[in-house]
Amino acid sequence: MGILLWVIYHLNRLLYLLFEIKMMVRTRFAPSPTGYLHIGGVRTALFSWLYARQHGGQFILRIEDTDRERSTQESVNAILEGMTWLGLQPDEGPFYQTKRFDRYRQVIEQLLAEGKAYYCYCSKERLEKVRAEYKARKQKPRYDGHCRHLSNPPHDVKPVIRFKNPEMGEVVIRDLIKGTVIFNNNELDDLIIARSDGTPTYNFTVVIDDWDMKITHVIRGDDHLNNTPRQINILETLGATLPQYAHVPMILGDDGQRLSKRHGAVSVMNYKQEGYLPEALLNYLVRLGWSHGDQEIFSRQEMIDLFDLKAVHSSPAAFDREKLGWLNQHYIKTGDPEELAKHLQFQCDQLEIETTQAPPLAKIVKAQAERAKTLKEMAQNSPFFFGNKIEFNEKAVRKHLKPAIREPLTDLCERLAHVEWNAEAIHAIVHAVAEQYELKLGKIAQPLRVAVTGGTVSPPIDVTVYLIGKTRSIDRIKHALTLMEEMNG
RNA sequence: GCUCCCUUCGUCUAGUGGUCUAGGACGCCGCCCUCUCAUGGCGUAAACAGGGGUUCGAGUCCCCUAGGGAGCGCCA
Repeated sequence: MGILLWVIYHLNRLLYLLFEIKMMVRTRFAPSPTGYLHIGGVRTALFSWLYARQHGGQFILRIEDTDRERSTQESVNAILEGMTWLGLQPDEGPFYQTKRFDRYRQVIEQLLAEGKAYYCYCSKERLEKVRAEYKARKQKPRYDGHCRHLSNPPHDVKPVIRFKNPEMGEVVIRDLIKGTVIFNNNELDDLIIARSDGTPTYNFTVVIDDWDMKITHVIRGDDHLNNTPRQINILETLGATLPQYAHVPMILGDDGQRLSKRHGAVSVMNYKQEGYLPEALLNYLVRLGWSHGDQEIFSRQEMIDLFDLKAVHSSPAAFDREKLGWLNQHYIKTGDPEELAKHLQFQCDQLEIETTQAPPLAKIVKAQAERAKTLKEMAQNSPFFFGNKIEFNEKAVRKHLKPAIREPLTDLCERLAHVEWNAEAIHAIVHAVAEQYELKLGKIAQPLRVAVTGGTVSPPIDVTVYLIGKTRSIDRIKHALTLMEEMNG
C-alpha cells in the first residue's frame, strides 16, 4: 500500500513537471531603439519580467531595429543601461532583428511560393489615391488588393511584398487584460511584409520572432492591440501556435493627457539623475494599473509572487510624481544607509559637491532621510555637512542671532569645546544652557542652528552639530559671534 | 471618417448583484507630537460620466449617449 502511494505520488509529480516544461513561460520586451527607454516601456518590461519570474520562465530582450534610418546604437545602449539600473536583466538576448534578415527572407519566400503573399507594384501615389477614396466613402483607408491577381507585372518598378490577409471571417483575440476583442477581416488589408528594398517590416518580423523564440505571452502596450489581428492571421497562415496576448494600457501624464517630456516621458536614467531609487520606481510602476488589495509597498520578491496579469486594469493610468516621491522617501527611510550612501555620493558628484570634508555619508543619510524625497534633494539640503564654509541666510541671522543670545551662545561654545564628541553629550549641553539662561529650547537651538548651518532648517540640532564635527562647529559659532559683534557695533 | 480600447474621490486604486450611508493610498486641509524643517500619529473634505433597461435589488450585467485614447505608413 505504501509503495503504491509512493508510486502514485511520484507519477503525479512527473506529470506535473512535464506539464510545467511544456508550459514553460517565455515573455519578451521588444523595444525599437529609436529613442530613450521611457517610463511606459519600463512598465511593460517590468510586467513581462515579473510574469516570467513568477512562472520560472524566461524573459527575452529583442531589439526591433528594422528601421535602419531611425535606429541608433545610443538608443540600444540607453535601453540596456536602463534595464540594468532597474535590475530587469533578460535571460536571453538582446537579439537584433537586423541580424535575422535571412530568416525573414526565407519565410517570405515560402509564403510567396505558397501563394500566401504577392508582389505589389502600386506606386505611392496610387496608394494614396485609394486611401483617399475609401476615406471619402467614410470607410477605413486601406489597400484595395489591386496587385493580388496581376497577370503581367511592370518591369521597371521594384515591388513590395504583401501578405494575403483573409478577406472573410473574423479574428478573435482572447486578451489577458482586455478580454475578448473581435476584429472583422474585412477591416484589414493586405499589409506590406517586405519593402521594395527587400527589408521586412515590423508586423512581419514580430510574428516570426515571437514564433521562433517560442514566446508564450506577448505583453506589450495596448497601442499594438490593433496590430494583433494582422499578426494572428500571419501566425495562423504559418501554422504557428498562437501566444497569449496581454495588452497593457498606456501611461498618461499628470494632466490626463498623453505622456510628454514635460511630465516624465523622459529617459528612465533621468530618474536616476533626479535621485530616485530603482526599487521606488519599480514599486510605483507596478502599482500603476495593478493592485493587490490595499497593499502599496512591494518588495521585488513580493511583486514576483503577487503580480497577476488578470488584475491589471484595462484603463490607462496617470503618472503621479507626488506618489513616486512618497515611495522614494519610504525606500530612503527604510533602506540600508550604507547602500544609500552610494546613491548620495553619486548625487554629490553630479552636483560637484566636495565630500572629502564630510562626515560618513551613511550618517548624513540617516539624519536626512526624513526630510528628503530624493537623494538629489538630500545632497542639496546638506551643504553645511559638506563644505568648510557656510552661507548665512540673512533673514535667519536677523531673526535668531540677536544680542541677547550672545552670552548663552558664547557659553555654549565654550562647553562644546570641552565635551566628548557625541550627539547625546551635545544634547545635554544644549539643554543645560537653555536651563541656565531660562530659555526655551527653541530659543537656543535655533540660534545655534543658524550659527552652524547658516539657516533655520536641519536635522535635530544635536545630530546636526555632531555631524558637522567639533572643529567646524566651534569655528562656525565663533564666526557667528564675531558677525554679531560687527552687526551690533 | 472608420475600427478598436477606455470611464469609481484631484491622482493610483478596492469593489466580480445585496455586507456600499462606496474602503485604502498619494496629495490637500486641520489637530497632536516638536529645537527648525520634516517624519510619525489622529482626523476632515473628496468619486460610482449621463441616460435607459434587466432584476425584488446595480458601482457591479446589457444598450445608448457623451468624453478620453489608440490604430488606420514601403514607422515600430
